[in-house]
Amino acid sequence: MEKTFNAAEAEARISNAWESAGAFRAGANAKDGMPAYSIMIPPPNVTGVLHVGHAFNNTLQDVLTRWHRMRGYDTLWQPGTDHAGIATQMVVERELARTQQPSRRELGREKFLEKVWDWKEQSGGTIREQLKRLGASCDWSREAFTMRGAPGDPAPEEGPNFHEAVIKVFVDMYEKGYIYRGKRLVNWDPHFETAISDLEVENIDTAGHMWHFKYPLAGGATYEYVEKDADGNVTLRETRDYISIATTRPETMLGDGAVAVHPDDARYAPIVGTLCEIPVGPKEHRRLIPIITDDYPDPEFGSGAVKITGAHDFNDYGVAKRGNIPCYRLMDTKAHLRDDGLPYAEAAAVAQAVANGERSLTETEADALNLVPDHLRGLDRFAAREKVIAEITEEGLAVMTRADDPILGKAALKPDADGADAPVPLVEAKTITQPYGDRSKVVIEPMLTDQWFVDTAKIVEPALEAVRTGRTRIMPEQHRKVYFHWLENIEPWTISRQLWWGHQIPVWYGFDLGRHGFRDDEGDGALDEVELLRLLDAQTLLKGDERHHSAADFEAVAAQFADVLAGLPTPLNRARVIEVADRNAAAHALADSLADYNLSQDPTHLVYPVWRDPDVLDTWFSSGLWPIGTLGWPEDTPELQRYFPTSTLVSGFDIIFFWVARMMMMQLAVVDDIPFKDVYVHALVRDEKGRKMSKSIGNVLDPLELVDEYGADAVRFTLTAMAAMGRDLKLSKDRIQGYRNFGTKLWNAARFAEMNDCKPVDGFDPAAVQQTVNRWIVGETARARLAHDEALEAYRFNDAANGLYAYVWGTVCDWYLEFAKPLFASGDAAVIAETRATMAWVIDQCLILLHPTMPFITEELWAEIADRPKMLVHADWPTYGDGLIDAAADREMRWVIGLIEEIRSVRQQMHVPAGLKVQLLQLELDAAGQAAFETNRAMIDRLARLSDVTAVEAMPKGAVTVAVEGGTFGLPIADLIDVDEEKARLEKVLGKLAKELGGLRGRLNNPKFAESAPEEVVEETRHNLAAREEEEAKIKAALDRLNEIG
RNA sequence: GGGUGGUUAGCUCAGUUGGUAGAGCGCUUCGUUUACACCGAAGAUGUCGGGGGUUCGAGUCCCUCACCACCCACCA
Repeated sequence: MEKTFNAAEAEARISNAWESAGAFRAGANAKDGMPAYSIMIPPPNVTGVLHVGHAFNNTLQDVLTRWHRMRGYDTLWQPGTDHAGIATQMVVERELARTQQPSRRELGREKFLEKVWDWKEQSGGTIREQLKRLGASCDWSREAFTMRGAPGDPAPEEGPNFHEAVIKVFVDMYEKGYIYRGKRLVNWDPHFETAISDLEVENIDTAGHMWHFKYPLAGGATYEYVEKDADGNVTLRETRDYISIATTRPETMLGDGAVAVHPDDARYAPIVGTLCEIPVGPKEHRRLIPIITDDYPDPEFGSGAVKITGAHDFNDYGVAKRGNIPCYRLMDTKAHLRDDGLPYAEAAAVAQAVANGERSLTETEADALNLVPDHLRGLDRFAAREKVIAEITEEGLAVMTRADDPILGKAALKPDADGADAPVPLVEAKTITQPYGDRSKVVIEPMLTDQWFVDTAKIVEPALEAVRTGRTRIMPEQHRKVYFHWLENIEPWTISRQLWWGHQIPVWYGFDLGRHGFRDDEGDGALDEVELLRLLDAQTLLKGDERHHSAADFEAVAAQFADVLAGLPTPLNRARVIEVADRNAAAHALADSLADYNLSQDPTHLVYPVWRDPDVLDTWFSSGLWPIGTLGWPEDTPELQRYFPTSTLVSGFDIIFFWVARMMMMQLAVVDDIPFKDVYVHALVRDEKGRKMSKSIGNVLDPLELVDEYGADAVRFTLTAMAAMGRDLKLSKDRIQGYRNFGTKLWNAARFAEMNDCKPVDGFDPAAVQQTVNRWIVGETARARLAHDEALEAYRFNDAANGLYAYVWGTVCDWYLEFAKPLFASGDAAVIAETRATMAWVIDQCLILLHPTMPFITEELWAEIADRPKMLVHADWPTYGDGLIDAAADREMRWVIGLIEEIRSVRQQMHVPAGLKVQLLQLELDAAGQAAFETNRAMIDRLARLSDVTAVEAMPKGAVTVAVEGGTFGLPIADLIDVDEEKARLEKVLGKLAKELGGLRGRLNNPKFAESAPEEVVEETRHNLAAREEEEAKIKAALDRLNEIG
């Protein structure tokens, strides 16, 4: 055997061996009658590369999986990848740009999607190979992909048809009314030009400003503005012809629909109900908006008056809805100010009529109105902001600072030309919380758009209930609260994305001809020619309403539309449903078809065009179905029967809402069952300074580089040992190196066993060994196994790993191997044979117990040591326990170890040369000690480096005392020791003892202690006191002797 | 603004029902002896963040303060 394990060479070889043996297949090594154990991998992005977080997450899953597999469970670890809508589309677009290929828009949807599939084929396997290098024992033959089976998939047969499952769920939920479409204010990402959900928004504090502007009252009206302090004393009274508004987003003033004040705010009571003017835009077309009341404005904040821009602010939207204020959208998909629709003058006139109460607008009509002044159209929102500020300020409508400014004070004044203080526009520097897209990193714009939503309120309750009742357990406990809090306050989930890469929403739209008045109410089947002619106008159709249906494919949806058409008068009821690209095409197709019919009077020429929703579903909608989708749902597959609900989910806390909570809701909504029984939530991996690993800081540790450098086992063991619940873990190379050394230690222990001809013995019975040492190590092994299993059962990965570390290194290597050496040299054939067999058994146990965490090195040693019927990956996990622990052997070996340590300690402190063998004097020893001492003489001699042992009546001068339980020994090293040093040593020991004795006596002397403490605690304390007192007496005696010397 | 977690040896962190504090790394000294120098032996270091309380007894439970981190949140 080599001196160290060659990880680089062995890992690939062992991986292949596992794979070709089908060792990871679902159900491999399952024992009859054993239950299933299944884990769904959190699917990494298909374009992703393995980072430390993956390594951590998957190591834990692998530990659990391998452990259960060895225990005979019917085990499945289901692998797969996520199509990751935005992320992947972003990567491919960037790639197109880098290689100077046509852009996404230039390519068009179909061609672009081909590119994405190409990219997926090229790079999609990267992370799988990386996971394999880590040793992940997934059933790779079952690899799933969330877009599998989607149109364009070049390999639709590989793995379950996830696409079909996703579409089916959408259709089902649509039909159950769990999904609806609506025009709502959503978070809009202007970079990707798509809506995103609340969760994809990061709120970041940024330095911003708050501007104060005057909105002049209509017609130059004035009012008495009065401010009072808390006691009701008037602090300011002036006549104003304006209302002061504070805003951090001046560009949105263009879309204001009202100014709101609190109903109890006396300052503005005189002007509530009147109109004021938005102080921006061409003077002749300034819009007047009403001053309304709403509970939302906080009278204490700013001026107490809030401008209401319903289409660009979530609060304002609420106010607008309550007050029936129109919402005017100002921006396009890129968050540039709109450049469409009517010229400003005309649009403003319409809006004015609305504000005057002369007319009202439907939501669609309001949305169509572009109230951006002509000269600002097309500007970026931030450029527009600057212009708006400049224009208002120039016009003198900015609120100016004053010497007693309550906010800025006199400091805000600037010297004018004469050197006197002059007011300047009131602009507060202010930290504002700005929403950013988590992927795009650009400022999110609230936008009023049509989107699809999951009505989460309707499906949330079972997800809450399952965790409340413990049907699904979330660990650590603290995350339960987080889960509850989020779900109890859940908002509708925006699931449509204006992207191309994803599951295209299975909804088709058609014009709602019924709403156009073509109802067959009379039942006469006649259609007025005039009405028909009106339909000829495609423009009219484009403005019209539409209806939608959802179905898995066009054929199915066509049937639904046909049913609706059947209720219409002739000839519309005979129209043939066809699919066209979009709304525009549909309008023209319908108009053409009607024109055609008008000429031909042939109803077979009539078509009813429908078009499919171009949007795709949020990636998390599909990954929310991961547990059932990977198992072949909607078919009732055997895998679904066996492995669902899954046993454990291992997830980072950062995706509890994104993924865990949604899987709960979705699975319960779709198949009415929980997706998993246990959720183990782990923390984040950070760098050694505690920072989140990020590419921009450059502190990212590449797990594969670490694997190259230290081996997969070391990386895995490190991550497992650091996986204490609920806390972030900091990863450093030192730590990994330490565990690499642990692997080497194990390797060399096995090498030692081999060198001493320790071969596994068939039918070896650990309970039957005779030698005390062997009985002892067998018991220690049982203890280690029990502790390990108990820890893993409770997901205390760190305890499991550290326990094995201490057992293998601290017990087996440090003591058992050393004890074995004199036994092997004893010449007693029976002892040697038993020790060899025990040693081989012990090493095997080490390999088995360590295999889940260190699969490679243990598998390699397993084969190195002997030819075996099965690989270690399928070895039987031991079930032995307390029965193997021999209390007497335990006590005896503890005593021996204590004695050896004591002698070593004294030697070292007295500077006895390490290589020198010394004589041991035996002064007094009780019967138990005597027996232990004699049985283990050979080991004690060797490990304490003794030349011989002599019984003495009294401790000779110049001997150093070695006090142990039940006896006193001495080392006659007079010529070697420094008396003062030995005195100091003993004084120190006495000091420690005195402290301990004080505590123990204090407790025992306290009558209340004896009364209230449990008996065994009192008993233990008494015993401790006695032992400490005995020790103190011995040390004192030794000190006396030294004092005699001088 | 709300919530959660944290503050233990030089560093990174364990410490499961309250019984009197541990590990790894680092450091110091010594060391080549049937595996291992990626090693062995020995050793040093703690007002368990501050204060108060409950208790015979508190790192552990309660209150409070301070600081750090993270999550959630609509203050114009």
